[in-house]
Amino acid sequence: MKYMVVTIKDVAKEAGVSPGTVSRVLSGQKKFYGPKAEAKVLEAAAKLGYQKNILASNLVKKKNNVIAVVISSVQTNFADSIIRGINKVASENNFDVIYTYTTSLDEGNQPHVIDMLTSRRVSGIVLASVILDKESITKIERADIPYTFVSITPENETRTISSDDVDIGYQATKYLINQGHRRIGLAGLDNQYYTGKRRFEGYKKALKEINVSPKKEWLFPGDYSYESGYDALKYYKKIQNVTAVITASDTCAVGMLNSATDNGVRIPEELSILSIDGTNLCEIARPRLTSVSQNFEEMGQQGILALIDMIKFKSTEISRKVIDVKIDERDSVKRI
Amino acid sequence: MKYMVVTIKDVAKEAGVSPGTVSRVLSGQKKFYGPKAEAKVLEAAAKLGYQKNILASNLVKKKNNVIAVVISSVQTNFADSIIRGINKVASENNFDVIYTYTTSLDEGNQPHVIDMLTSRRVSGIVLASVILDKESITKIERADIPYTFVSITPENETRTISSDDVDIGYQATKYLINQGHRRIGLAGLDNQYYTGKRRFEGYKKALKEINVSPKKEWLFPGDYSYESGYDALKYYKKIQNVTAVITASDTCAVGMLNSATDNGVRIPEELSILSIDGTNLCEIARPRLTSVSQNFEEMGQQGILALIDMIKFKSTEISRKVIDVKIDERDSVKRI
DNA sequence: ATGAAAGCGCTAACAC
DNA sequence: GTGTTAGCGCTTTCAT
Repeated sequence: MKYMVVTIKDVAKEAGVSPGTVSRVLSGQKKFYGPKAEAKVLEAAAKLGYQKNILASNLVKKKNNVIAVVISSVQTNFADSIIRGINKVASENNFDVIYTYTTSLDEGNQPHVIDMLTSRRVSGIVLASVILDKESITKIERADIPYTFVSITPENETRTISSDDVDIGYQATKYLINQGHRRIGLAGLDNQYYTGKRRFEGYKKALKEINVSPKKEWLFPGDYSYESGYDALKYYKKIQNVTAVITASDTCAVGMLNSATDNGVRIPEELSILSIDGTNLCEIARPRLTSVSQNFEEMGQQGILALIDMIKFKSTEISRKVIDVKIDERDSVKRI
Repeated sequence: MKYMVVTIKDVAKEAGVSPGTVSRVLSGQKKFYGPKAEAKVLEAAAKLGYQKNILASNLVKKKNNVIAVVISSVQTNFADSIIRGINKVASENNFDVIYTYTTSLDEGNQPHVIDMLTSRRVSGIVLASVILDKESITKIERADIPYTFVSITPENETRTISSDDVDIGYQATKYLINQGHRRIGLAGLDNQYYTGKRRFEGYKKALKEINVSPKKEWLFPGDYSYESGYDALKYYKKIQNVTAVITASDTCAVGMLNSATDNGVRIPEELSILSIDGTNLCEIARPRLTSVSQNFEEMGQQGILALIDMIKFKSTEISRKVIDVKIDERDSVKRI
């Protein structure tokens, strides 16, 4: 069965009023129509199964109440929380949200994704856990679309809602120190991007406070992945020189945990693990993972909030916002 | 810095040609413009930083090459695979894809999400792992938008790409039978929707072939969740009457595994677990989970393919397609 | 309070 | 090949 698409004109004819009136009624401009007109229009619209063509409406209004979220398609298990936060606040504020997945920097579908968003004139963009190439940023700015980063803070970027990575590194290290550890590993962190560098900074800072200078061999860089963690454990088992290690992510920590099982290392008896992120993986893992937990849902909420602010008030002010982290003590760190 | 939005007219003026020509060049209608015009237009467009307003274009063309994917926001860990499959095929076919997350049936933001999609005149909708209320389906059909279900097959629905749930239940059970099991549990499945009922059917069928009739107490219904699995293990430990259990999902299986650890039950020595889904959780879990694996990426690909077909050829034919499952043997099932 | 008419940015005839 | 024009479906002055 084919339905023809019904326009405002059809409704107008059916209701015996002008298109203008239909438009006014349907967009609820209360002061500009009478009750009898309203009744007729509503009835006609319902009868015809009318549905507004938002695209046409947006075209003339030169606005578009949809916010686009760009998510890294790299397997990040905290995306769910960010999405939850975003959806909640967006719907409270009557914005629609669409999500798009993009590959990482190097693979290069980013420009295309951004093109699609700017050419569709979305009213705002949140970059969730992605690092964007310079070209794409320029495009967004040329299109005059407000945007904000969430969860990942690129270097030199000020429009961003995230945890303070120095703080994460610092608190993680400090916690282990307080549990009696002195030789502390750092596993799975990249050392090319901002995040890795900053966490490392915090790590050094905490260590410095107790006058220990981190040895190069305590570091096992990686890419936040399960595999990084898996390999890290084997490495630390070999060097036998740390009593605890901080992992770059929960996924990475689980990799270490499994590697420990597979290689006969008991956690936390022989080695303590402190994870960064605090997603539900920490509860699911055995032993449950003690973590420096980020509040991803809050990031999503604050991100959208900041964005809506920029959209509504065309405010161009810097929106750097830091979301606090906390330590969740579970079973993977041993006091020594 | 404010950029003004530049239109086709601006480009035309800058290039010294008519808007029509600009449009033709920019949409690459090769046969309708000369090289000198092309050069001028391209240069002017680049200089001005012109970007097409797709909304206006779509309005006149009465089409919109974006496909929307509606995903259940319920924590499903196989969404990633579906998304990967979808993105791959869509981009190969020059369709843009946007994703929206909807809550489950009962919570009721579904109508709103569907409204936003139909009023934006997306050219197709894939319902990924969601069950849609009747009202929403009607809306989509009234809007004359092609759609297809992926991964979940609602009762009486024919436009769907998914595994055969009877087959899943059958193969799972059969596999355990071949491993020597006779008393087989079924945990975490719902018994109200189609999926649960169908898998149960397959389960009974396999059992019937060896002349055993399933006992009611072998069943522990649930909602596919980690918690369902966690509770299931305690239940089976108490009744002590099955040697193996089939879990509704990988998440559910992991729940059982952890519950086993916490309750001192050894897997697979004391109880075998066969999971359904086969996501990367199976590799991550310890012991690694033997599973009936669904090919989610393939579902995504086939789903989009079917949809594009409907869009291009306005074909209205039934698109039921079954994606084969396979058994991945790992370490959670013991031969007895 | 309502109708008529212009126009959002673009494309697709239709001329030439 | 290229310019001109009408019009996609809607909103919004401007009259009345």
